[in-house]
Amino acid sequence: MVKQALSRERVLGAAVALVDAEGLAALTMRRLAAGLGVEAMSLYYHVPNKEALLDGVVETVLSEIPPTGEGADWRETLRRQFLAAREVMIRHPWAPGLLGSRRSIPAAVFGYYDRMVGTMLKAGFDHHLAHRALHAFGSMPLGFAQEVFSPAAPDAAGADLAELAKAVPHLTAMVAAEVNDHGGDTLGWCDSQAEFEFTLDLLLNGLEARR
Amino acid sequence: MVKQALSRERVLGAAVALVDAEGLAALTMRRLAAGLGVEAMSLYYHVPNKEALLDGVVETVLSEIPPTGEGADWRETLRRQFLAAREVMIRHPWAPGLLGSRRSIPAAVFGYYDRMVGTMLKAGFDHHLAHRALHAFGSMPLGFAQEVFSPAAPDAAGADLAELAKAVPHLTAMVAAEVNDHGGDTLGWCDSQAEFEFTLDLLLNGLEARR
DNA sequence: CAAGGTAACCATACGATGTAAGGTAGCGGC
DNA sequence: GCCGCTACCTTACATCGTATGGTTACCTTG
Repeated sequence: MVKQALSRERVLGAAVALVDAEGLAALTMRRLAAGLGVEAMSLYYHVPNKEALLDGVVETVLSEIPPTGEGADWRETLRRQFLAAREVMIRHPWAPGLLGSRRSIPAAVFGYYDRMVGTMLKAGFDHHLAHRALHAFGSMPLGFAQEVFSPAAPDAAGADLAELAKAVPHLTAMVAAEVNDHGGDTLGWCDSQAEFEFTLDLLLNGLEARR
Repeated sequence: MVKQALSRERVLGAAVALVDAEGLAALTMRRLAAGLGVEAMSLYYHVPNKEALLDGVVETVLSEIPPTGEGADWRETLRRQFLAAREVMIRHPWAPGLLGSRRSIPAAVFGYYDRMVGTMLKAGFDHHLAHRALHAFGSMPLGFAQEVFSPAAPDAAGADLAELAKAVPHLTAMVAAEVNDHGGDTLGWCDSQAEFEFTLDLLLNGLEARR
């Protein structure tokens, strides 16, 4: 089997695969090159530097988001698109963090946002409200919402738990109530798909009211 | 002048000051130590490693957020608190990015969120809605919203601008309309304070309707 | 077919970073 | 008078991104 020639696409593809498999920290020029059966410096023929590599990785992931068709109304149109983006982000859980850390986003995304604005204008938004809507959506068009902290540590010894209940009574009560509703599923008490859609609809309906 | 002894607080304070002055990338153990008139390895007596240092920096910044009193209703109470947090984040523009990249957040923040939940429960929320509200707010309790891309590049030559208008007509029209409203202030056309408050009220009012 | 250019890859090396390992100076307590 | 502890330092190492300068292999051109 002849060794396949390198290319920007092959480098970026291998980078995405590497990060999927071993995490962002594992993406070094040497390791990426080794995975491609090549030396580190060879990568620089296809990518100017590591920053550009990361930009390319972001670009590659974003390009996985498929365009979705029009829905019954503007809300349905945007909703579908955001949920399609979300599926991509679930496949690459590291992507939101990487994307957030990047200084610039790929040019193709501007076209994506342009279509969003177009959808809203057609639905009767003025430019001002469309602008505010973009800000309000935040990162949801790209399929994720800022999660400030993960579901927290659920396992604690009895004593620690009692202490925790003293310190943050409302939070512990809330978690207990939610866990109860979910049939004792401690791990999945945060159904982030449901949370995502709830927040999304909250925003969509709030904007509809101001249209 | 006698050299002041090191301490965790002095180290963290110097770290925050260094990042404020020269950016996150400038925060290395050696540079931080040099600023304190000390060798790099001395820092490890007060901080276990760099990750912990960064955690401490986050903790320090978050501790700058003052507690705010109760408002006329639950919305006003939360609103005040979020806006107070926002002032801190404006003082340390690098903090949102750092906070987002951290794996864990300081324990003190749990108390903060607990008070938020308490406020909502007192206003008649059930645990489920309070939980969803926490998710919907995202990073706003900590004073910032996920900004996916900065206001974009406003300066382009005539030819490029025409080309841009072809590629993303709705976006360019939107920017043009907004700039016009703001009296031609190209730089400040994105009033992020106003956007923050708009989104915040959108969420607060949407939740009020479901209370 | 020979000559030369160019695209693609490699070997070596440098400075920077986080940090492990092992000093060493000063000081309080027995 | 010695012990041990705290707080600092020296040295050294692995790993990182990447500058510099080869070395092939192929394609064009005469």
